[in-house]
Amino acid sequence: MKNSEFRLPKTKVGLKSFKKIIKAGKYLYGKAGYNSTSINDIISKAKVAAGTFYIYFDSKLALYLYLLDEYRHNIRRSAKEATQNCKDRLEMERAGLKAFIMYVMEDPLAYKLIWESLFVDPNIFKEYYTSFAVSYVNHLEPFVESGEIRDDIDLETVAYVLMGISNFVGLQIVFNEDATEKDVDFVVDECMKLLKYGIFNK
Amino acid sequence: MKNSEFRLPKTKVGLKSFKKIIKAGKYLYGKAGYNSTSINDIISKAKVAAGTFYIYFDSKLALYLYLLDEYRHNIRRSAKEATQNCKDRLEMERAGLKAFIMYVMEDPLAYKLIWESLFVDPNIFKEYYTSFAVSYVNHLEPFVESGEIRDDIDLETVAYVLMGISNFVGLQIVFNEDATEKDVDFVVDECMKLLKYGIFNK
DNA sequence: GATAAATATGAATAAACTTTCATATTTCAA
DNA sequence: TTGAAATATGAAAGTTTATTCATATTTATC
Repeated sequence: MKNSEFRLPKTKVGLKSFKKIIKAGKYLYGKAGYNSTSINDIISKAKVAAGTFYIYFDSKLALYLYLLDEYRHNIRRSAKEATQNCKDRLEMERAGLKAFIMYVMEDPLAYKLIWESLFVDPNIFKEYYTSFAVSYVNHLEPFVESGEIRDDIDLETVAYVLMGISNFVGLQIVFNEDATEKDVDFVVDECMKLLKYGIFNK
Repeated sequence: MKNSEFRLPKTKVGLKSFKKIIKAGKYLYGKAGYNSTSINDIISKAKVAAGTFYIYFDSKLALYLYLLDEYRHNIRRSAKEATQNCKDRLEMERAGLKAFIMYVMEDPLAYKLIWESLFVDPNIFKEYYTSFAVSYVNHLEPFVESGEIRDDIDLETVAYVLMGISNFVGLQIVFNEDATEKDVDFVVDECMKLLKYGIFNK
């Protein structure tokens, strides 16, 4: 963790270069993936010299980690905002799921970047999902108390199931290149049916 | 697809080298990932010369694709076998889910290899999951006809939801290094509750 | 406008990587 | 046993890569 740090610029000019690198990095890491993107690709897309890159980032990995962190924040924040004014857990699940899918639809690169952490550094990946699961369980618990969520079901498993649904239904949308918000609403509603009633007839 | 082919050996001696390469490839691609594994790593682990590698495989990618194909077959086959003698769809879902998780628990490398295809070649990844979804829908359809599965729910979405559940509940197990079959049975049962009744109280 | 700090440059370095090829050895069917 | 096909070898070629550094320019502050 020593040589994977970044340094924020201290002047307007520096900020401009910094932003150009970020932009090129997002585009290229997202498009071609981390390993297939070289520093040369990044600096020539950003139109800065090689040395400039190393003023702001210790290494290729440092830029990746910076972007990963930014995306994680954005995703968590958009979920938080979306669920703020919901009246019950059911509505919250719907809003959270929709926010996530809308996010990855608008920026599929974020999606890839997070998944790719499994191959950049498996520990980052594991830490991300385990901590996400813990936080999910904490958010679900009060609704078991209040009786809205069943009390005979393991919440950790529920958390992983819900993460799995978001991610793979997100895939379904990303695979369909001309998907719109209408399509997102459709699949989200289908998922909610499933969470409400299961998939089997009684 | 031209320079990513393999050639099967024609003598016993050749087969031995071929197998040594396969074994080293599985181990290293699974452990360090495709991009972080060099041909040098593979041939030195397999104890063959560089030239020998190229007798059987056109490239580094060719070996990856060979292994990917093998794992896909194995996973599909183990799911097929597991669901063969089930009496209803509910039992089939349980058996299929368990077979998948047991497979990835015993060989997490297979798991990683398939996910990594998103970064080796996104088309492979997309093709894998979309064709899997199509086949899933085809298998579910008769059970909508028979009335076992609800008829007011989009089957494509159900397919992606079920793939999401398998994959992420699989993660939950893989993350827990000393998970046993008992743990698999536990999470599988929790998932089945969810598929039967949903997660909300009525 | 002087000055130190910040920023920019890109050629050069050094390491790593995939793939080729000329040569040598082994296998196996006739 | 013979000889063509199959297999094995590893040094070398030819890329590509991340990173460094000496030098130059620009910025902000007093």
